[in-house]
Amino acid sequence: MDALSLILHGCRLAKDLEERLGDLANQPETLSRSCDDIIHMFAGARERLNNAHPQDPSLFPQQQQTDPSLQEWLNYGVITQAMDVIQSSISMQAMDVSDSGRGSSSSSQRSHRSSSRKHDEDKRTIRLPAPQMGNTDLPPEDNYTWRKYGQKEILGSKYPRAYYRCTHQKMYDCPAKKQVQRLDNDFYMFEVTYIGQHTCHMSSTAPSIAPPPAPPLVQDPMVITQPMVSQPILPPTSSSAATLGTWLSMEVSVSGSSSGGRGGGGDASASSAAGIRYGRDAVEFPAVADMADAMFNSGSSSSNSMDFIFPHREDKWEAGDKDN
DNA sequence: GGCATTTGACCTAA
DNA sequence: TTAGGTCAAATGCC
Repeated sequence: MDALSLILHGCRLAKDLEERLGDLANQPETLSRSCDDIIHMFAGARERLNNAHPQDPSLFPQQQQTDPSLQEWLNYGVITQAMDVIQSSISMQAMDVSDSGRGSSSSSQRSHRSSSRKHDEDKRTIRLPAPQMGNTDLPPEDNYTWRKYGQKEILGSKYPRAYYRCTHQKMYDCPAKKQVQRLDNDFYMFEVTYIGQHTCHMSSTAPSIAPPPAPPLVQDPMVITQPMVSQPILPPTSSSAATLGTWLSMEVSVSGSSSGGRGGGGDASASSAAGIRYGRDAVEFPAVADMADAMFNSGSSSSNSMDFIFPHREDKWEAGDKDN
């Protein structure tokens, strides 16, 4: 069985478990067995993935047939996030990453308006959980300072899309922009689209300590399996599949941080230091945490590729770049 | 006063 | 023609 099949099988088992969670609440042995099965699936998948070349097309077939309900669940889960990152990476590899001069958001040139709708725009879309504490209406921190310049109701979307550009756009002619929109079916998730690259930290007059790069082009399909950020275990408060998917994605970080906090990054100290926690209720949920731990805490010595989502914040504070 | 946000109007790619 | 993206005046906050 290939890695993807194992992952999908594991997802099915997890979904089954989710649906029966209420019934099995008083059956720890059964719960434990189910978790073991799921762990076994993901562990097997991880083993195969670790031994495979990242660009092995067999890992992620273009059209994997799955049942609709599972697919729907996956749409909001870690697998899809991984796919998003991978696809984004692939599409970016196909284009000239250098965007200097292109799509410059020079506000004085009206003829360039809406240029971001062009297909060749340097775009990367990721999904990020809303801050659990503080103002959950704010998009997640990403180490850059943004100025909101617009908000728009989007057809077919429940929530408006907010438009941000780099605070230093004028000062450093930085073309970076981002769009933030809540997911229709998950109020606690943002879809963040980054457009253009930051040039503000490259300017000779820019702050000497540059913030980490914007969510970069991820080359490693395993990126999603790396720890993201430390934070409390965040189980879903509802039984919706989408929520579980979201929560599972958050579990990545939990397991990562709890596994000895080895470096690499991911340390989420940043968010924690900033007094921000992502996700929802901080309730213990050990069984699935174990599962996620088995899924993502491989003990891999690779560096934390998820820094792009929750990068180190030390730089930021040191640079004193936070002016929001 | 300076800066950020809001919001209606405008522009333009699809 | 429509919907997404941006502008810019008004407003609010520090």
